[in-house]
Amino acid sequence: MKLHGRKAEESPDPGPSLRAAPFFAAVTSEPEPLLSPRQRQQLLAIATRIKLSARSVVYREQTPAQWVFINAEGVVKTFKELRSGRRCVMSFWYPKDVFGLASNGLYVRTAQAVTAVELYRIETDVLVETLRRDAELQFRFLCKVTHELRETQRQAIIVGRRDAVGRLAMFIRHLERSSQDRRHSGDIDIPMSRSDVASYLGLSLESVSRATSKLEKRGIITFPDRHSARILDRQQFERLAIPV
Amino acid sequence: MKLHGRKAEESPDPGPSLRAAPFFAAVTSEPEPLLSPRQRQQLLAIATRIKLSARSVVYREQTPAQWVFINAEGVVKTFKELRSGRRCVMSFWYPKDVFGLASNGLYVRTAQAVTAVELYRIETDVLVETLRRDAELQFRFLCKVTHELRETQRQAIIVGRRDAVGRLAMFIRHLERSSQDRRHSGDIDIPMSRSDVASYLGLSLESVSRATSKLEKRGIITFPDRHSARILDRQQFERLAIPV
DNA sequence: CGTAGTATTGAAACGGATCAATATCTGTGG
DNA sequence: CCACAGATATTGATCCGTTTCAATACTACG
Repeated sequence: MKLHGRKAEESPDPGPSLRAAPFFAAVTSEPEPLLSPRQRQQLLAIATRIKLSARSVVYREQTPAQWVFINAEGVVKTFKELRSGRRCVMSFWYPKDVFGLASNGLYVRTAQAVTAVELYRIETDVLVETLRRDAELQFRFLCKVTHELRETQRQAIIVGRRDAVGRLAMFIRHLERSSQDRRHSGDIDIPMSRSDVASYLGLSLESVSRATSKLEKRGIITFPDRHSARILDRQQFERLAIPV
Repeated sequence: MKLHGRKAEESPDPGPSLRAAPFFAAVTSEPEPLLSPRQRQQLLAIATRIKLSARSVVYREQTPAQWVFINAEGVVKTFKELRSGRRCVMSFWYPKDVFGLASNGLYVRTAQAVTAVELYRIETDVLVETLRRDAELQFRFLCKVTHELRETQRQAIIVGRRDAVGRLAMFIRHLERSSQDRRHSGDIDIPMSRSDVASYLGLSLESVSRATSKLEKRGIITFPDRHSARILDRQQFERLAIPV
């Protein structure tokens, strides 16, 4: 459901949370790798919660990485601007995702809000010091980054496919999963533009458009509007969405 | 240069080391994010050094992740086997790289030695416990994993290009960088097969072959043999190797 | 309600995949 | 050390799908 209203005023902010598959081992039997309430409070103490409207630039590539961000609400994209003007979208960040980790003190990509967003912002060096003092909290971050690593590898697999329809199917399946918490109807929310999808999948805008048409004509998916999708033929869909 | 001979007998093994770009901030002014001698000893204490011949399988996907590995010598690849028989090579691991981090206690890919290799092998749960106790050591791992994340993103960008020659150029430039330490001549070492290169780049074997031909015909690179390359026209090469 | 950005659809061309034939390399055993 | 066999790599010809260019339709926002 949409978090309607400013409940924040009534009940205090529980603080940032992270989402990740258990990292090293399920052996230690931790079904929940999320942050403990204490850890969330700990992060909250050093974080600032900010609101940005859609299309705001959170930071630009090659600028000093002052803050690390944890998404609380909405979707952010990070991309690399190529000289041809082409934008190469590297990732979409959902609630509970961490982004803005620097390399050599500089941001690597540009981050921009896709929808209106709410973010926790933490001074990079404050976070570093906190993590260095608290191994348990740091371990959550390690899990999270490892999780991101897998997601990125998965994306590399998607882009490795040559057929446009298959790539789009994989992307929609991915969307379906990452938005599972906030799905109201059976519809999958597609917060980003076709153009964003295209540059994430390494396709032209036209190819994405044609791929959606094909999925609709084959009766596999219907697109009630440009920002939502509903799967009609689950079996066919899954078959497409599995890497060849 | 090549670590010839069994020096290990004379001077004791200094232990595993990691390679990564500084993670959060250069602010803390650490030119060397590598492990300290003490940390290497610490890892050495819980690690076993093993030797494997070329083509040995280190582990298989979907099997319990008993160990984490740190590469000491040689090259390992990890790949995903698709049902069509196609192999999708996800990454190549060089000395100082960590691999074998599990998801839910299982390996995600299959790892296989490309050349003869020497690896440090650490029990997954022993490593986890060690990291949980030592925040400073864990921080090195966090840096390392973040570094891997960037590498993977970079690969996704490579695969996103549509021209075969450009992809190959980027790959060779990548090889040049990651093998900088152990380059003897000016030649770049290409330890893996053309077929491995192809499935890493998301191209057919034939396309890779044609791409090498083109690079040679244009006088940009010469391939003295199938496992080495020499850049003749640096300027043209760099122009190709930059993402469009 | 209009306008600028966004998306769809069509036609043509380019480039990589595939199929096929041949060449080269590698490692093994004579 | 050489010869052979299986794996690996190169090269050619054709096909198919994506890109590109272009024209039109839609949508969102002021």
